[in-house]
Amino acid sequence: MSAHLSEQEELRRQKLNELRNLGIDPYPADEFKTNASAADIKANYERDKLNYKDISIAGRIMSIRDMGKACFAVIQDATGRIQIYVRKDDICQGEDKTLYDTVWKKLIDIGDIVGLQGFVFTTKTGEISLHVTTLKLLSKSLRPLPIVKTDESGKSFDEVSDPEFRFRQRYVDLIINPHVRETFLKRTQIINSIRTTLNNAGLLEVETPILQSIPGGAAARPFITHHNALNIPLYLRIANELYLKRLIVGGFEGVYEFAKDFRNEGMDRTHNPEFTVLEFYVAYKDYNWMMSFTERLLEKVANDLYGTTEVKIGDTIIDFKAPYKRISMYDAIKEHTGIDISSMNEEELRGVCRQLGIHVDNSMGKGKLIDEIFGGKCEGHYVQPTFIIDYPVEMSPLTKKHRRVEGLVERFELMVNGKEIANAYSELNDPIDQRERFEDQLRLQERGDDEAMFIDHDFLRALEYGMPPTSGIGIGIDRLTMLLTNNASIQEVLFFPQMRPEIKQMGQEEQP
RNA sequence: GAUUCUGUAGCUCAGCCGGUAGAGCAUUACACUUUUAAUGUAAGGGUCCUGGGUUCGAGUCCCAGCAGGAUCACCA
Repeated sequence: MSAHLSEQEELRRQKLNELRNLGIDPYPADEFKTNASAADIKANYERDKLNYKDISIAGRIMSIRDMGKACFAVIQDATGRIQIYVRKDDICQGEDKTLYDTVWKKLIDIGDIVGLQGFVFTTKTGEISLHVTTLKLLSKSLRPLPIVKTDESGKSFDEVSDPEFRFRQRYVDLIINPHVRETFLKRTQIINSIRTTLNNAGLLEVETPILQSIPGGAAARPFITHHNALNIPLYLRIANELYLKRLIVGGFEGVYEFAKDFRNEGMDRTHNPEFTVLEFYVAYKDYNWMMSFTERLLEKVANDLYGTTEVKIGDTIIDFKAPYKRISMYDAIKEHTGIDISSMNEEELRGVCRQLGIHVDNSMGKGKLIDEIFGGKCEGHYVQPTFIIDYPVEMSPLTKKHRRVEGLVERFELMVNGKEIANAYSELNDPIDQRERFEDQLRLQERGDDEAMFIDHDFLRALEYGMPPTSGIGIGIDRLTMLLTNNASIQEVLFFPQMRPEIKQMGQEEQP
């Protein structure tokens, strides 16, 4: 087993044995009680010194500065880092100096997790620190932790930046890169903020099936699996839309779900095979109401996160303050191409695409062609939050037809920083219209569009019982988090982004 | 899937025209009882991603593969 351990790993295993020989359990079972945290001490010690005389904290050793008979070290807990001061004569009050000379100085390493008791003080150089009086090893680390050093100005040295290392061993990334931890704390704050808003609005948080026999509610290639007992294929959901609408039929007037969806498609810096979408549906509302609700929702998220509606993303500042600009899709295309496509047929649209240098193929219907023009020529221009409204009916099979304009539906997408982050409708609740739209999808499928929607007969049955007029929306939580944390890659906002498995290396390493 | 870049010590990276592998941090030893990228002295540590090929000789050149990044394609 030792053949492929590094020198440092061997050494730490030896230390493990030496600890046991001294009667010290490197992995003790008993609870270690703490009464403070790094952030708490730093924030409150100065104005409440009396309460920091008998402190117990626990955390991971991040660095050690050995001064001989005294040491400074930095401990990291869930709230941050704090310096500790370990002095030989304080942790070894009697004759026996083993705890300091052997255990602390030789057997404990950077990366080990320790429990500490002591009193808080301020050093000569002004750093609030814990003067340690008792020390207990809580967990021995057997792998050397990559060391990232940071100077006073916050500049870091030898930061571990290799994406493969960081994503495969996210646990290490989280330990050594504080900004990574920060991103994930913000992700949770974003979700909490939204959840609070939705709860306050009286919506009900629900859970709907992830395993579906008909992968509906969106157009995408699904992951397929097999249920043994029922002997049927099942699909991981690509959306939960049709289930949430069934609940509206069932009489709930507002429902939401933070849903993991799965799509068996390409991966890049904005796509991961599993991702999180918030969908919510509110009865008796339309897409105009939904736009107003959405802009207030996002304004509040930005405020909760940063105390302002202005968020810096790359070099630009995006202002989430409501209201947002609204522009119809036809007007958006006219604005950026100079072409009015509002009355064009499929052939004319195909001509426009060729003229604009947009790739087309025969499986594309009218709706798809318009979407290609918008995606290719317009989408990127909408940096500040903008609602693109009134989409062609062909590309929106679950959306109610526009109340005034023939050929359009009541749909909007919210564009921010040139990317779509939300998609919403006045929901189609006419069961006969819905059946015809599904049948149109079937025809697209026959024409070669492998992402056209399947017909869900049970969903149609539900609509036939009657669904109140409803507006619904899907918000991409990963992309929203990317925006609000200024991250360009979806991998930076997912703890464990999908990676090709590292079969060979693990097979060898895990042998012993 | 296409193009392109990258893969060397635990980590970050050098390595020239092909000639027995280098630095900083980390590690080990010694010194130092308020340091903070602590410091000083010394030492150890390598499957140069994998497999072929060319060559007297390959980390370096060629081919294939693996893994990752970027761009594009795909993904309403």
